Amino acid sequence: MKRNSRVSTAVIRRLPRYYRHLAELQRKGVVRISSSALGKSMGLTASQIRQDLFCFGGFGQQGYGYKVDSLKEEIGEILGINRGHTVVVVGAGNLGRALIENFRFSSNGFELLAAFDVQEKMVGSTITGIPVYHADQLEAFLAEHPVSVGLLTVPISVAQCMGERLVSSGVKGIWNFTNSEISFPDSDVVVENVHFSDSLLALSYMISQREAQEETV
Amino acid sequence: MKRNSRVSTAVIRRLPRYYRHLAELQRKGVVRISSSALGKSMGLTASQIRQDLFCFGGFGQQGYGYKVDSLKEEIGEILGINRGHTVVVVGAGNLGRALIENFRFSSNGFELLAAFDVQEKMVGSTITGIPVYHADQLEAFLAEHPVSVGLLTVPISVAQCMGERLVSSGVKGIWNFTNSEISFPDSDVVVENVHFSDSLLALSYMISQREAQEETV
DNA sequence: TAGATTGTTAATCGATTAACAATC
DNA sequence: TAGATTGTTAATCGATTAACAATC
Repeated sequence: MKRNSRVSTAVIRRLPRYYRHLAELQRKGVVRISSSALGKSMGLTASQIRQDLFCFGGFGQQGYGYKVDSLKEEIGEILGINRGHTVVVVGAGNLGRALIENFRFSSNGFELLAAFDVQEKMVGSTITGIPVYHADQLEAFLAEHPVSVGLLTVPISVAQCMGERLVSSGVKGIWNFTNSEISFPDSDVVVENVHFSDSLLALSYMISQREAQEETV
Repeated sequence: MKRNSRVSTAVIRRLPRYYRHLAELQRKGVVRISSSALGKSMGLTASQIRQDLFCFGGFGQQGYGYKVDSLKEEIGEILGINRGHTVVVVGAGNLGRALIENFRFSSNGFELLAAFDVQEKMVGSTITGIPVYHADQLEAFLAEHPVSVGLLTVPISVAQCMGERLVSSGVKGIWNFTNSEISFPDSDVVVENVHFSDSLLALSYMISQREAQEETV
């Protein structure tokens, strides 16, 4: 069933979108969808959707389309949603707290185990039920609990250092919100960056283009 | 100087990274850099960097390389950092507050003017100096102050609706943190999505791949 | 069965990489 | 000047789109 020899990052980046759209369709009670209908609602070509899914196997039925439920399940499986992944938050400042309180870790297949910070007033407290430990206890905690991903929301100045501590304690991935470029050359950890400023600057470019266009018209 | 007939999104997405790296080099006191040195530090080929910059004009000197200061300036100009862009935050919950308090709007060329929320206890207060108004006053405020970008951090249920109010009041771009797909077919507003869950699921895929590999080895 | 729609291969398009003349 | 490195065109590679036979 799995073809998958080497799936391009372009495809990988679309998988979560498929998953999200299918979940939405499911909520609306849609049972089946064709590649062309899904493409129309997502702004992709039917061909691309079939090609993308083809990387992983045949999930549809000829003449019928795709069953929303089972396609969503399959994509969830591919994304690793049922693999029992776990996550800890390193840095319980504003952003860390916002993510702990608002982000639906569990619906993305992650169990949030704990948060770490250096501020004494936070240590020992809980945030929506999640215990906050002192950063000193990071290694001890990771030795006891297998953690898949470390979510980094610390100040830039300590980003690389805390990242290294997570990596040497065996996390598989780092979800980097620090707006700094961190890297771990001698390890095979996966770093996923969320660079707010890159996102805003790309938006800035696009609206500047439009403005410039209007000015010359 | 500007060639720019139609710059691919791949290039546009790299521009903020260049800007960030050049700012970093500047801070370190580096005066000049060659495409090959910059490529090495960013994980790109020298050829790609020259090709990317070639879209906008010749910023380097043959036999010498690029001056860090002026290249950073040029890219900042391209990104629209000096265009006097403004932004308002719609939704001053945890995430909105975290962004107001932590995100360096001004170093990305944006002036943060105000925040809006419906919670009575927030209305009238300020967050690090930024006034919080009631969402009812959104249109009135936008009529008075030209706003380039609306930063959406409202619950999913009202995302589309608040987006439409921003668009009909004339914002040029929407920076969408709501984890929902919003669209404005009859307008030429630019929507930039920050989908945390897409990012985490891509990471989930990548670590799941590694895990599966280890299991079969 | 006829119609619809996938799975899958082939064709096209665009992005990246290579090459090298221009020139600082 | 000689050496280095860009600007810019050409070649390659990969991703998207088109096409259509298979089949539900």
